[in-house]
Formats: sequence, structure tokens, C-alpha cells
Amino acid sequence: MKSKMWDEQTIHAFQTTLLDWYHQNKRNLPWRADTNPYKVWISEIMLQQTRVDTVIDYYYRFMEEFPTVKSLAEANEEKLLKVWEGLGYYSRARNLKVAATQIQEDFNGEFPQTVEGIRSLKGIGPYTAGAIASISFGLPEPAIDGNVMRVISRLFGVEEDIAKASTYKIFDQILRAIISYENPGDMNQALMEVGATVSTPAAKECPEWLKPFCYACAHDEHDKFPVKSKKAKPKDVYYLAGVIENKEHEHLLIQRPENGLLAKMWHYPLEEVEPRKYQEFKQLWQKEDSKQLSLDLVAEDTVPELFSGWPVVWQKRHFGEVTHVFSHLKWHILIFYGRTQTEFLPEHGKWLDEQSFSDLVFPKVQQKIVQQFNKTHKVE
DNA sequence: AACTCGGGGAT
DNA sequence: ATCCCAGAGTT
Repeated sequence: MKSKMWDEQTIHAFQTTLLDWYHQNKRNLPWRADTNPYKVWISEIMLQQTRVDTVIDYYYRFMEEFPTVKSLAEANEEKLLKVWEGLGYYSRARNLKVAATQIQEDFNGEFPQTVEGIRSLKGIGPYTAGAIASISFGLPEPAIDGNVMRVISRLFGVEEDIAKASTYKIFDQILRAIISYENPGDMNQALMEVGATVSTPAAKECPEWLKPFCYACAHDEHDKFPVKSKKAKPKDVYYLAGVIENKEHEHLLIQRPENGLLAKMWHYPLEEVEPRKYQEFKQLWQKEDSKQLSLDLVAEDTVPELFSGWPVVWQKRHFGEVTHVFSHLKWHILIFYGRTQTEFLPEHGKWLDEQSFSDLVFPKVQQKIVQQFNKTHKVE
């Protein structure tokens, strides 16, 4: 880092100034009502890679359904995921249940009160352990998230790449030196609050009260920090999706595998195709080619490449396109419609009427497909 | 150390 | 479009 470590006097002045600002400016958030470790824990897990505004409603519903560690440990997984539906990173929800069971079995039902104990819980890493330890138990542990790294990198002129894991120790050392032993919980939350509301990514400079402590402001280099290497853009993947209806007007849904992306969630059958094939279908089977066909007039033509082997007669047109971006993938999905007169059930499949869709846990991409299909076929 | 894992809001 | 968000687990 470019700046020297602060002396005792500067550290004390910073703590006082920061905590004063925090107590006057902190947002009134539901999980700040008290420092109960269960509430802090749930909120911190929800807040991982997720904005405050998004979390608030989920937090209220979660606390209503699972108010205690015990209720979470005994939670039905489907119900748990239903509460989490739409929030993303679903392993967070599954790990919560695992950790709640750990608390029941390894800690006699009482939330662990040491950093090591907290850190041993599934889904709790260095950041969350530090947050709970400091906020709920007053331990002088840093809580290093994206906000804190941005703020500290500006205050001290940290030039190392914050995207690298090895840079973590630099922030850890700085924070252990400047953290308040009187009120580490508020100190950590204050630093995050500064990052979220004042020293934002696009902020040109710090407010006056913070400037005396800021290396970047002093050198007019606010836009140089934090240093962060770029991530690769999501890889394109192409799918054909099949909306398949049986004689009972039910739709076929498939449950994803137990591990990996969108684990155990339900979706219309998907078949990955080469980008060239995808474009062929998109152009040759346009809606315009068969405008006269309603859902009642299924074409005799079949689609050999689409879910081959299933006794389905496909309509020779597509029902629009959906794209969905994940952290590392971009899905392109072209939607088709077909009917079956035969009773069949693929592995991991389920037939369900549309009124009951809300009983299952659908990822956003599946919700988009449902919406696109209904929009396209109902207007014609 | 690199990759996997969701979704959305701000710019 | 791009960034990035109160990150953690796996390989």
C-alpha cells in the first residue's frame, strides 16, 4: 500500500469520527433491531453478493417461517427453498439448514461464541464469521467484504488487486490495526455503510469528514481505487426448451441434478444444441412461417433433434426466445411446443398443471420461459 | 489460484 | 453492455 500505517492518534480520531457519522446516518434495517446472532447470521448470509433492498422482504418472510435455529434445523428443504426462491445462490439456503443442525448437535443448540466455532459452521466464511463475532459477541474481528475493501483501498492507497485471494491479508492486517476494541460491531458496520452509501464505486471523492483520512483524496486518485482485475464474460450456451402437454393438459417438468447449477430445481425440458443449430431453428421455424397454426393445430412434422425418443408431436414453429445471465454462463433458450397422446414419464420428470406451478421451486430462467410462452401463444 | 454458484440494480 | 453487490465451497 502507498500510505503508511496510521499512528495511535489518527486511529483514535478515525474511530471516533467514523462511529459518530455511523450513529447519525445508519439506515434503519430490520436485522439491526438487536444483535441476536441468529438474526445477524441469517441477514449476513442473505446479504452475500446481494443488495440490501433485495434482502429486506426475504428476511421478513424467512424469520416468519423459521424464527429459531431449531425451526431451521427441522425445516423441510422444499419449503426452505421456496422461501429462498428468486434470491439466487441456492446453496446458501441448503447450507443454512446444515449449519443449524451443526448448532443443535455440536453446540448444544446454542450459537457458538468464538470465531473458530462460528467459522466451523457450513456456509460461514471469513467475512460472515467476522461480522457475527463482532456484531453479536463484541469480538475485535474484521469483516472484510467488497465495500470494506473498496473503502480501505482508498483510505490507504492499496494497489494490490482485490480480486486476488492473496490480497485479503493486507486488508486483514490494516483492519486489525484500526478496529475499535470498544465497539468492533459498529466499526465494521460503519465501514460497510460508508462503502454502500458514501464511498461508492463511482464516488469521485470522499465527503469532508472522511477526507483527512483518505490517501486517494489527498492525491486526487479516487478513481484509481480499488484496483481490480476484470472477470471473463459469461460463456454462451444454447438450449431448446420444450413445453410438452399431455391429454390432461399438464406440462412436463424436469428436476435438475442434486449438485451443480440450480440444483434440484424444476424446469421445462432443455436440450443443449450447437449455436449453428440454434440459429437454424430460430430462422427456419419463425412464427411467421406458420401463423395460421394455433395450439389446437399441431403440425404432423416432428422435430428430430428436439428430445428425440419422446412420443411428442411438435408444432413447427417456435414461441420466442429467452436469455438469462448467470455469473459465468449466458443461456439462450428457444421455446417449442408439442403434445403427446402417450403416457410416458422421463427420469426426474413430473406432469403438472399450470395452476400448481407455484408449488414447485422455479429458478428465474424457468419463470422467464413460462412468461414468454404464455405471452406468445395467448395473443394469437 | 482458479472455477463454480443467481439475480438484480445502477451506470 | 458493464460493474458489482454485507462471499463461500470445491477442485
